[in-house]
Amino acid sequence: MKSEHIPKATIGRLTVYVEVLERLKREGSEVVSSESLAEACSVNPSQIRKDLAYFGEFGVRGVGYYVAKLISAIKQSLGVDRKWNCALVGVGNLGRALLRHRDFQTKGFDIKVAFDCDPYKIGETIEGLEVICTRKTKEKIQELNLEIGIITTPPERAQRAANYLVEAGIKGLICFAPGRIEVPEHIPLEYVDFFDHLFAVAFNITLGQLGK
Amino acid sequence: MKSEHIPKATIGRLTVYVEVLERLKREGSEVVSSESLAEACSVNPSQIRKDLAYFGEFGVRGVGYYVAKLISAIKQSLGVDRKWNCALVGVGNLGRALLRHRDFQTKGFDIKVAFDCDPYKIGETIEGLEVICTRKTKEKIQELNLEIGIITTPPERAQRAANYLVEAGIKGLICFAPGRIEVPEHIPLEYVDFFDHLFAVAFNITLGQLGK
DNA sequence: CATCGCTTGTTAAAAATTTCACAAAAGAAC
DNA sequence: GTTCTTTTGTGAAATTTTTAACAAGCGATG
Repeated sequence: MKSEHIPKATIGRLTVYVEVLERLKREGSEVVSSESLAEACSVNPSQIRKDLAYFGEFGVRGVGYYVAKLISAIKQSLGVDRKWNCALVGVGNLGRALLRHRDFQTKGFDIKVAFDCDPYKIGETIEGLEVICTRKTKEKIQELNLEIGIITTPPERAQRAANYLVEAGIKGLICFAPGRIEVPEHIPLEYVDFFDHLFAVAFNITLGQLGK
Repeated sequence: MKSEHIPKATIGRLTVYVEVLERLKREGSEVVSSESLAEACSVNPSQIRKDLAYFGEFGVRGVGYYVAKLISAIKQSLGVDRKWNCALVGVGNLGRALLRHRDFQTKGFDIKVAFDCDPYKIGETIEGLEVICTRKTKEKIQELNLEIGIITTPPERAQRAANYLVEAGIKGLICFAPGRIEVPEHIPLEYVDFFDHLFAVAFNITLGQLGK
């Protein structure tokens, strides 16, 4: 098949596949069928085959998928087979936790700068990274060739952070602050919101209790 | 309309509506139309009306929705118009950050216990909460009537944490560890994964660059 | 080297979700 | 109190996404 429009949900599932495949690899599996991978990911086997088909043919008929090969293929398809230089804005609790979170490095997202506008925080060092004044956004983004902005400010400062980053030429944003922000059409933007998921759990519990 | 099956995506959007409505309320709006709310949430106005219709009729024709009323209505519909007692398992960087995160309180999710299996952490106090040994899971869950479990352990310990919580009678789970876990059918489970979203941003940046 | 079993890639069908379009209803204007 | 404007709630249409079904292809077996 290859290309055309790719459902957003597909992207989400591909990252799950990678996660699960990496576990399988650690556990010694060399080959996996769409059926067993589907089982491990709690999805339909056709779904997996279709998701992969958007990007190419990665399997061997009668055999399945070579785990290591498939991991590479998916990562390459998603564009995460390389390093991405990131900037974090907003060094609060969450920002700090993310800076300390090793997986960013591991997964290829290198946080190269941490910005904050609070004079008390500027100059502080976290995980070997000096907190820098937000005024220097443009300078630093361009100097270090940063591509992805991670917004961990309080909600009322999220829009301003986004503006600075976009103006400085950032290519994409991920926003942990609640509420929506505005960015130009061509800048990919994703929101991360735990409460989304907490609400969903609460809702489903409530639903289950009513149903019974 | 009312009831029947509700799309998962609807739940996600409803939480966005609440977020945006609360901002509008703070800014002094008393009434909002589906059109302007849609604008603020970057969705289609019909979508909003349909999402709301699953739960009842909350608007006034020719007028719109009363902001404060709509917030209550949505919260009630989702089952978040009350307190939910939560247990957190895994006091690492992320766990600590969540414990310090004020919004849990604010939004009605009361983290009443923090569990960890590391003897060095047990007894430590974070935000007025003593870290308790995982062995006491069952006892505490039942004693404090905890309903939602928040899993912030490393991935290899997530399944065990889930097992303990489920066995202790937890009603729903939210898992921040990467990888999938298994729980009984009737236990609502949601995963929170930043990398999902980071991958999506990376993918969309890559896509945009190819397209051009 | 033909046959058989298995698993992919893909086309077609089904299901779910979103968008459109408009009748119904509320309030304002006259 | 009738008409006009507005905006909801909803049934029907369009679109998207998921699932099922199966032909095509790979490797093993004899």
